[in-house]
Order: sequence, then structure tokens, then C-alpha cells
Amino acid sequence: MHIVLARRGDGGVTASELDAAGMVHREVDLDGDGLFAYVQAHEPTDVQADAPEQSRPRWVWSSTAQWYPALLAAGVRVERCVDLVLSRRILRTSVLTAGSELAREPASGWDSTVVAAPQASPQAPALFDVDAPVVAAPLDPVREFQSQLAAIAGATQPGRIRLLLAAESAGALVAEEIRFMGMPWREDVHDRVLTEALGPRVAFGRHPARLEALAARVRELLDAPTLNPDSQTELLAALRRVGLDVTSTRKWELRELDHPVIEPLLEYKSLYRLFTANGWAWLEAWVHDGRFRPDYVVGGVVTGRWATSGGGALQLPKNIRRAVVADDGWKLVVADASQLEPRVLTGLAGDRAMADAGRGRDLYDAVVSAGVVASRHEAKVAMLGAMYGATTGDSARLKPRLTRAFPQAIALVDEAAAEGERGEQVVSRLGRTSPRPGESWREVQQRASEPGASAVDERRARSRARDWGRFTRNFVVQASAAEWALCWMADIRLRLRELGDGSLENAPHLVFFLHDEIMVHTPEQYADHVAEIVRESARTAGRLLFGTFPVDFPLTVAVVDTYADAK
DNA sequence: ACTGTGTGCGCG
DNA sequence: AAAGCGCGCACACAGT
Repeated sequence: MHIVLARRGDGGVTASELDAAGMVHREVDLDGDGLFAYVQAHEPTDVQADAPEQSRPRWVWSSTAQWYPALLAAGVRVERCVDLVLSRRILRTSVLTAGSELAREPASGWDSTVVAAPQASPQAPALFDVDAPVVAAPLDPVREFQSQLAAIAGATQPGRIRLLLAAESAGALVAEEIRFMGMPWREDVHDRVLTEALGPRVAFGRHPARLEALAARVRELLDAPTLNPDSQTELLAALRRVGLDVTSTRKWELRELDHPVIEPLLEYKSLYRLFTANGWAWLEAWVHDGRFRPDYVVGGVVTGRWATSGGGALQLPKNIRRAVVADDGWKLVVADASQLEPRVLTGLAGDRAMADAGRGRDLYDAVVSAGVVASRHEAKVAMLGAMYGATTGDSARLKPRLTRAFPQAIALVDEAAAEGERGEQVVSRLGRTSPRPGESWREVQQRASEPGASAVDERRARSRARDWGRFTRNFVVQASAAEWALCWMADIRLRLRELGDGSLENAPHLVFFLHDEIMVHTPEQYADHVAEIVRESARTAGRLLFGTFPVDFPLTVAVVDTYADAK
């Protein structure tokens, strides 16, 4: 059953209970507290956990980021939802629903809705702020949902798009639950890591001693007493002045140089990065009461990957992962999918040879064993290059061998690239569709095809076309991998509810997600069970995306006290 | 003082 | 080796 929640002008909420055809058969008016009680009453409890499917509601709301934090703060979890804003974005851009009224209607408030995440004080999510309009225009979520149902029903492959929307919405629930619970973060450990590397903390605006010492050493060795080593321009000039033939200050270029300044300079850059990106300022801004609360943006990347806004949760450097420590009596279960993208490509292409090669073992080792390339490193470079569209170097050189060994898989990405070069859209496994190239792209292509086109015009057009082709080549794989990860995580979330008392606070719950990796914070006694769930959910995700096609998705699973020990 | 762009580097 | 995909963030610097 679907229940649509809508805020009324008077600050209350109307719950519209829909029948199987999507028509309203009952409306209930609720105030703030009444909403919590109403939602709680409709959620399956432990006792009803195996109640029939129909009895479990799917909450339909404008956006999960808008509605769910207050429910969580009130102690109410929901099992399933429809996030209308996220769903609409998919439906309006997918080629599977391109013919629907929803896709053809002009943009409305539903498209411009800013899905504001609760900010400022994440540990105390605001309860319903009745004065804050959810959206600018009065939008009717019942009507919107019905319109989306119609679009799905008319889709060329409704099952796929339906699964995608369910996964996207489940992801939105996970993102809010992660934000609500937070990732366990030991401020004292983080401080120790920083102090060991940089020296003791100093006042705001100053640089720690170790950083200052390295900067002084660099100035001395470059004979540049006023050099600001953070200035790329100044640094490049100073390096050239001492006779170093460099074109940039990137570390992989510096690393190749033979000069006494290189070592302290590289160390300076590394420590400076730690200091600015994940130093004490970051700690103060993002960690409170022993929890880091990532600010995920679900579907924030065109491919459907999550993005973050602030906090940099997707870029936590390895050297500070020591600060992620399970609570006393708890464990972290960290799992990542091994070689997710090439395995997803295997499923997309239905490439039996590749599926057989990778079954139950490291895929890159398998490519070596098959005699395709000589080393694991080569296998990895060749595979990634094929998916990213490498044109030079070892990767491009090895590609023909990969093509001979796995013709179907390589043909799939080559075809995606060719479609992109023609300005066409490409589609993920479940229906997420790449954007059309922009106006300027089309103009460049158009100009090159006209009679008076110059060689420069043609070269530019070819170059831009190839650029876009590399994007669409990667899109089909990355977007489908993101779908696998969403299905994986959504299934983990549902299974975890069956452990412990089913609450978030006292039972295993997700605390981190990173493209192909998840982390569960769990009471110690459930850790092994959680590890098993995580593996089982990977099998489920594979079946959801690829049915009976025998591609498997092995995981690396670690039960640890600190994230740093996970790999 | 504010905004946009380029550079560099962290992650997958 | 550091190119071939997708990001966010911090800083320097140039424009206003």
C-alpha cells in the first residue's frame, strides 16, 4: 500500500492512503505528533515482520531529506518509501519513459525543488518547522505520484525502472539514517594522528611547527627566502630557477627529479594537504559527540553515484581512517565489492568467458591466468583503460588482447562510446540515461559537417566527439555499478532490521557508503551474522540486476575495531 | 569583499 | 608511468 504524505498550509500533514490502482481511498489529517504516531502504527513491528507484502506501506513523500530526519528524531523508522523528487528526475530523463506525459510536461516546482538537507546542527535535527515551506509552489504529491505511476506503467521495461526507483529511494533512506546515526569517530585518535604528523595544534591561522619547518627547509634549498610553497606559480618559478625542468608541481612529476629539495617538498605537500583538508578545522566542523555525519547527496552524480556536499565523506584519506573506531562492545563490518565495475560490465555484456574467468577469484589474476596479459597490474590497467577509453600508453596497447579474450564485454563499451560520439544517449542496466550533449557540443559537430568546414573545425569536432564518447563509454558501466551498489545496500538495510531489537541505536546499522563499499556498526555479538548478511545481499543484488546470468560479485569483508584495519 | 577559474590531490 | 572515467574540497589568483 502507498500512503502519500503532504504538508498542508496550516502546518499539518495529510496522509492519503491509496488503493492498488493508485486512487485515494482514505485521507487522514494529522498534526506533527500525530504524524509520528500514524507512521509508527503503520510500520511493521518485529511481530509482524513476516506479514504479507500488502500490509507494508510505502511512504510517498516529496523528498526523504525533507521528511525523514524529523521521523528519525522522533524514534520512527520506515521500511520503504518513494522519494518523488529523486524518482521524477530519473523518470524525466530515462529513455525507458521518454514517451510519458511526465517526461514531456514542462519543468515545474518538482524539478526545481531544493532538497535542503538539515544543516547547522546535525545532531539535533529540527522537528517539523511549520514555517519553512517545503517547496516554493504548492505541489500536489498525490497527483505527482499518480503521474509517475502512469509513466512507469507505460515504460518499455517497467520492471527495470521500478527496481531503479525503489533502489534510489531506499538509498535516500540509508543516507538519512547514516546521517542520523553518524560514523563513530574518535576525536582523540584523530588529534593524535595530526599531532604525530604535524606537531601540536596551533592557533587558528597559524601553521603547525612541522609544516613550518618543512617550508623553511624548502625555501632554504631553493634559495627563495620569501617563497610561499602553497603558491603553484611561485613554486614552479623557484624550481625552474634552480635548474629543474618541470612543467607543473604535481607530485608524480616532482617525484622523478633528483634534487635535495624534492623530498622535503613532497612531504610538505602531503602534510599540508592533511592539515587543510582533514586537520583540526575539519574535526571541529564535522565531528560532534564522537560521530562524523556525512552530508551525502543521493544521486548527486549523473551516473547515479552519490556525491557529498561538505565534509568530504567520499574522500576520507587512508591516513586518518585510524580515527574511525567502533564503540566499546561494538565492531565495524567493512565490506567492499572486488573489481565491481568490470564484473558489472561482464553482466551487462553477458560475457560468459569473462564471467567464467572471474568466478570465485580475483578478476585481474584471472585475466593473467587466462594468458591475456603478463601481470595483475597489466590486467588492471588494461581493464580500466577499456572502460575509461584510454588512447595511449600500456592500457591502449593491451586492449587488443582484452578484445580477443572478451569480445562481448569490450564490444559493449566500444558501442557505448560510438553512441556517445554520435551524440546519442546511453542507458544503464536499470534505465538511468546519460544526458544529451550540450548545445555548444552540437554546434561544434554541426560546423564540422558543413561544406566550408576547416581542418581545425573538423579536428575540434572529432576531439569533442571522442571526449563525449569516453563519458558515455564509462557511463553505462559506472551507472550500472551504482545500481548494483544501491541494490546491495538496500538489501543489507532490510536484512539488518531483523537483527537485535530492530532499532537503529541498539542494533547493527549502516554508517558509511563509498561507491562499492559499505560499513556497518554492530554490537559485537552480531558481527559474524552481519558479515553473512552482507555477502548474501551481494548475491541478491547480482540477481536483481542480471537475473540468472552467472556473474558473481565477491566481496572483501573485514570485522574490525578500526577502519584502518579493514584493508 | 565577493565570485569564478585553475591547480593539485584525496577518494572510488 | 599517471593516462583514460566520475567526483569534492582547499587554496591561489584574477576578475569584478
